[in-house]
Amino acid sequence: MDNRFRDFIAGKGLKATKERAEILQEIIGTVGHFDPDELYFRLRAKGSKVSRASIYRTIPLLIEGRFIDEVERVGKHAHYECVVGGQHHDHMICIKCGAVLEFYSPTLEDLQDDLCRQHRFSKVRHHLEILGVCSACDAGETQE
Amino acid sequence: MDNRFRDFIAGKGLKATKERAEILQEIIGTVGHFDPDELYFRLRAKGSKVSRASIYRTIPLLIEGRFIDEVERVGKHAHYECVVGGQHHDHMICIKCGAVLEFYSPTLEDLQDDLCRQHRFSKVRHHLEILGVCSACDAGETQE
DNA sequence: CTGAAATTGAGATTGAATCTCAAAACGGAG
DNA sequence: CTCCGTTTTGAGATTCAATCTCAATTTCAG
Repeated sequence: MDNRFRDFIAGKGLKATKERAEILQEIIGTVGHFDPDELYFRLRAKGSKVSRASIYRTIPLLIEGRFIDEVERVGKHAHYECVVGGQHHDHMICIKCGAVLEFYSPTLEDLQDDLCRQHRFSKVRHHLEILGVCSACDAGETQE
Repeated sequence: MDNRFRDFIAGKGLKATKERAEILQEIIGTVGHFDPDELYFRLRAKGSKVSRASIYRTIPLLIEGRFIDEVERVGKHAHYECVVGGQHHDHMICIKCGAVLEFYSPTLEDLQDDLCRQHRFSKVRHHLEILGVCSACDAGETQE
């Protein structure tokens, strides 16, 4: 694992620092969800000298390298949309240009209802955001 | 629409104020997404005297009444989880007790891939959070 | 080793969201 | 309509996660 991390870091032309290793190590030893501050206190309690800044700086790296997943936060702050006179839909958001594609799939809705039934969970609402690259940016990409 | 709003407000034993009406009116006239601050400036520009506090206080009401949907923000701040040595999964989150149920559905994943293909969108990752009431809280509910 | 470049920590800063509380608005009773 | 208890509001203060700043430190290619 540490190897995969070192490869990833090296592959990006970055440096393998003690702090980055400590942070990843602590995360690997974490069962379940965590937030950056928790992580900070956990590390400090173990005698590490890492700063919050390093944790906040390392997290995006670990996401990019597929070591961790974001569970909750999607955007920077809250966004809403009017529902009146419109149909429910989900979103595809381009990570290059920020474009938002709205889509609706009855099959997807039904499937979610099924899954909730299986887990005896009363669905109230849901949020599905698919992040990726839109066709326009994808086209631009290959030309560079 | 205004009627539905007045009914909703009255049904909750709250008061139908000018501010609440202005906020909803502006939202209904809004195409696409918005954030609370945008809304604030839009209203002030039109001569309204609403404060940010009222907007932030009204938004949860409008969500509850199904007038608007939250598009981005899910929780209060960022949460993550380790992906190494684990399988991708999505979450059902109980709005009563905060319990997090993890689930995985290959069918759901495939369906998302299909939808992305249809929209010529290169999926990188996704977030699906189903909010509702877990079986434990649902059981407790009926006893009260 | 050496030195250029990247990274770090402490503390300052930002900014969305929330809180405080006196003043104003709402709405049921008369 | 008026009165009056209750709710709601606005301005500004506050909170706190997240980001930024910058001098000191660390990494690593040569």
